Amino acid sequence: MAKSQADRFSKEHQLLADLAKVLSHPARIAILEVLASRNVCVCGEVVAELPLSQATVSQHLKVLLEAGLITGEIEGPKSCYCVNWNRLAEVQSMLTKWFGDTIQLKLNCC
Amino acid sequence: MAKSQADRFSKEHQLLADLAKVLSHPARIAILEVLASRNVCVCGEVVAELPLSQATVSQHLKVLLEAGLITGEIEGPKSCYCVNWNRLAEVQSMLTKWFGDTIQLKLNCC
DNA sequence: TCTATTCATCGTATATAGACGATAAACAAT
DNA sequence: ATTGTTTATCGTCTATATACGATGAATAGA
Repeated sequence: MAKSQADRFSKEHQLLADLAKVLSHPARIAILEVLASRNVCVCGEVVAELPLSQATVSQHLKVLLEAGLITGEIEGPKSCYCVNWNRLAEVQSMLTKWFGDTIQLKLNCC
Repeated sequence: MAKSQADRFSKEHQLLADLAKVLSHPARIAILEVLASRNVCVCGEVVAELPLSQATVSQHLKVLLEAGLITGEIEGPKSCYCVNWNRLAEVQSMLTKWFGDTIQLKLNCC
């Protein structure tokens, strides 16, 4: 998408699409589940669970970080990542609201 | 992604990611809303509402079709598209379930 | 200080997505 | 039949996403 196309759509539509995009890769779904199921959140453990290289996992972690879905504390050699539960609930709420609002528009169409 | 990477992840993770990917573009969010808010569903009206060419809108419609989120009846020159309400509810349910299951794993992490 | 470990980032290569003009296909209406 | 309208698809170009080896940065421990 070119720069001039960045504001073709409403902020709300763009926001929703961006959220969906974060979840649009199985690796990121898997990473969220791994982090959610452990109280230890060291990066290396995530890498060990995934069929991807360390560099690739790190990239996916960055995407999740930038979306606020996880928090990360880079403590020297070891990085500790953790699910941002509040944000995750917020995203769930936004998606649920959109579905609810849209389905509510239901008319006898077609 | 190469072909050999198609089955790197579980079917469930892939399924969720695929669903999210369908919603990961503002045009498709907008199209769903347009279709949901009208009981007339002619393709041309969708094109008129979006800042995209007819060809591009048609591509997005195809993605939504393949995901089952809309139904389309190509009736000669005019195509009638319509939100597949059951499928939309199903997708909402799947996403909600994943969030619920994941959040339920919440531990005192980090 | 030196080494080993861990992880982010860079560089790069490939794949997919997105956009659109042009064209084809399918009719409706004359 | 011919014309006009509507929409799907093709071809192509560009942008973004994904993947990974290599490197650099940061630190713990010898």
